Amino acid sequence: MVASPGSGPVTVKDVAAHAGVSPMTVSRTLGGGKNVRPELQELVWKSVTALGYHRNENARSLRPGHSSGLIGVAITNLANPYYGDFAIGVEEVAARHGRRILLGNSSEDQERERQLIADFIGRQVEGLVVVPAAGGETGSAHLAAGALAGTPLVLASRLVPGIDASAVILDDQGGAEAGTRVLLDVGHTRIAYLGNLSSVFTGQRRFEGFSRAMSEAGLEVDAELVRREQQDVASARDAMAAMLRLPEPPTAVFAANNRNAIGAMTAIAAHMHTGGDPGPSVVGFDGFELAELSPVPLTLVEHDARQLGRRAAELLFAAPVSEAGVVETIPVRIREVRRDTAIVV
Amino acid sequence: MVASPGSGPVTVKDVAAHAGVSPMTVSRTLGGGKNVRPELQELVWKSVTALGYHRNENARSLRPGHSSGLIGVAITNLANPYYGDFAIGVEEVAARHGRRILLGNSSEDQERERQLIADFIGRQVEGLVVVPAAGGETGSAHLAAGALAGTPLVLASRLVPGIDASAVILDDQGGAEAGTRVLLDVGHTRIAYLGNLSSVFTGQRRFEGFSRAMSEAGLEVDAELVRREQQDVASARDAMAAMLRLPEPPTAVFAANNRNAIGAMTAIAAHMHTGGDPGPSVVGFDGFELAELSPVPLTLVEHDARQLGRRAAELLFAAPVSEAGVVETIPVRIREVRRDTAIVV
DNA sequence: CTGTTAGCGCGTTCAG
DNA sequence: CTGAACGCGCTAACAG
Repeated sequence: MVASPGSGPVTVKDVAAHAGVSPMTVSRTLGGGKNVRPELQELVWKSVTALGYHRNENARSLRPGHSSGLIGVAITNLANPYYGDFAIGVEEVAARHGRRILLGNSSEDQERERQLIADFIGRQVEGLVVVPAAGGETGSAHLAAGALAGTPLVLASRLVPGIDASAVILDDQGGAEAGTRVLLDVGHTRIAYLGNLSSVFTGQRRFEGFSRAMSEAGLEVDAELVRREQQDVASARDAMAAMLRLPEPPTAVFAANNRNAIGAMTAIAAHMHTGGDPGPSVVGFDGFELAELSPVPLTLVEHDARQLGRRAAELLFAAPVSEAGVVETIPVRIREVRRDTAIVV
Repeated sequence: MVASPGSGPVTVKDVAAHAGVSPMTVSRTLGGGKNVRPELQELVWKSVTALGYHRNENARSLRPGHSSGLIGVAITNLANPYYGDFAIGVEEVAARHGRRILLGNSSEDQERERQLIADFIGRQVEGLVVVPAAGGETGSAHLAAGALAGTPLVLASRLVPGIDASAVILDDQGGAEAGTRVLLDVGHTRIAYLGNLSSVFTGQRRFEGFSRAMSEAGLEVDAELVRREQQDVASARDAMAAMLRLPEPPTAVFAANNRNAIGAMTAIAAHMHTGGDPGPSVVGFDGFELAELSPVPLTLVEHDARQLGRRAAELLFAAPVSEAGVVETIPVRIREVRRDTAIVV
């Protein structure tokens, strides 16, 4: 037997009527059965399943003390498996704390992000994990403490100037510098840079690391070999292909994220198809599946996106000891990818 | 100026008091300002920003007529980029309809799925998109219409016996059969099968397609060459490696999903590293990034996971014309992957 | 145009 | 051990 369609959702009242008790007895039974006669509890549970009753969590969270059990997660580009993995990390920790995640995609757009966060807060999320969209400080007012109605915020991967929230970020400069040095150490001097927008926090920092390694080696960064506009694999591939056609093409590339590394790899592979030489070496920031199959010499500056998500969530659940935000940096590691050492997750 | 911390969240009442009007005037202003003097509206908006007010959507959805604006999405394995992509598709369509998605990971576990869905319904989701976890019909009672409290349900990728919901699935048999035939047509007779649990709908159907192609070619399926337990790349690689060590190894493999195809590829690549011959050919169901870099001959039975998600969501939003569920089948296409035709998304 | 009343589903508080 | 009353934040419906 099911609630007659059209009569609206089943409520405690309906269950109470069905079981011949008061709504309070139902509520108490659902809450654990403290102070309710076992026989009545059984009656109630029978009615619950008979009517297909589900407690209204929204109404529940309306009451003082009770909370929504929701965590809002805003991502900039769900199309990148990297962020999917990141979201898994957050979900994993949230589930462990009995929380559900509300997921939204900002598409690297500050206005969409603002709407997302306003909505999340409107839904009474207990916390926010945000990978902030690229853009100026002025466009980030919605992340200011005053606009969050007291909702705890953890930034991931990127910091926002003027926003004093907790955050988990990567050692972008150090990783980029170390990665670039791998190329310098084997004698490369003509090294290209493929990255994302300089308005993106990580884009800025990774370029800094790259530049620092170059200047420490006494090399100039050739503007012709720097492309910083690619947000997806296709545009990265095109940018790399264009550089390969230069009179004096690069002998190596530093790619600031996995979209650009993959684009570079495929462009080089296609270009070299006609010749026999191995082509430019690639160093990429971020790991990715099947890196072991790279047809070109590849070194990765790796970290675990899922762990980034996990740490962000853990920071959220950790009691805020101080008022000021805690910024945690996750280390990265250099891995030279060899085709015969295929280690796949 | 921000609401003094500790005084609880800002409500319409607070805004009303601050603006010197009644709560109704605030509510009306927020609702579009119909029948409110412009001057008062301005006052209200000023107070809203001054206090950092966010309308409580949960309380709002409590009122009859209003709905939650939430869609619940249950996935079996967020660790597979395939499902991340699927989730993106759902999110995309949901966002277009002004809805937010609530995401949960069942980890291929029916009990976790049951909890997820109960929670989703408790949160008053307007619809459910579910990739059902593997398992028997008996474990799927929570998907029966009677248990859903009238919440519309769309199944994706897999059907569940006994559950008469709308669904978007793939042409699993047809795709597997056509894929297998690619191998048969070039003369292979000793073809291995790598798949996921036969308790998974797609696992069952794709094996059927494979078997049909084999028997139509007058070939027996050698039980020694059938492995159907691998859910991730690592176990798939191990299974493939074991088969390569057989006295009479397979000359080709049909992999029923991308985890198994990748595992097979890497195992073959590692094994062939010592010899010079190309090794067994691979046909895989599902596409994946960097397939073009495969060191072994590869053909894919492809479709777009994101589109699967989109269609599932669209089916959810489409007015249910009939009571019975609509089952839509998405076609797949065969693509021979060539390294020189690298087409990356 | 504006304010008052009432009730959505639930659980804490207080009476029985 | 059980039930009745009240109010969480919000907004239709009904005054004024």
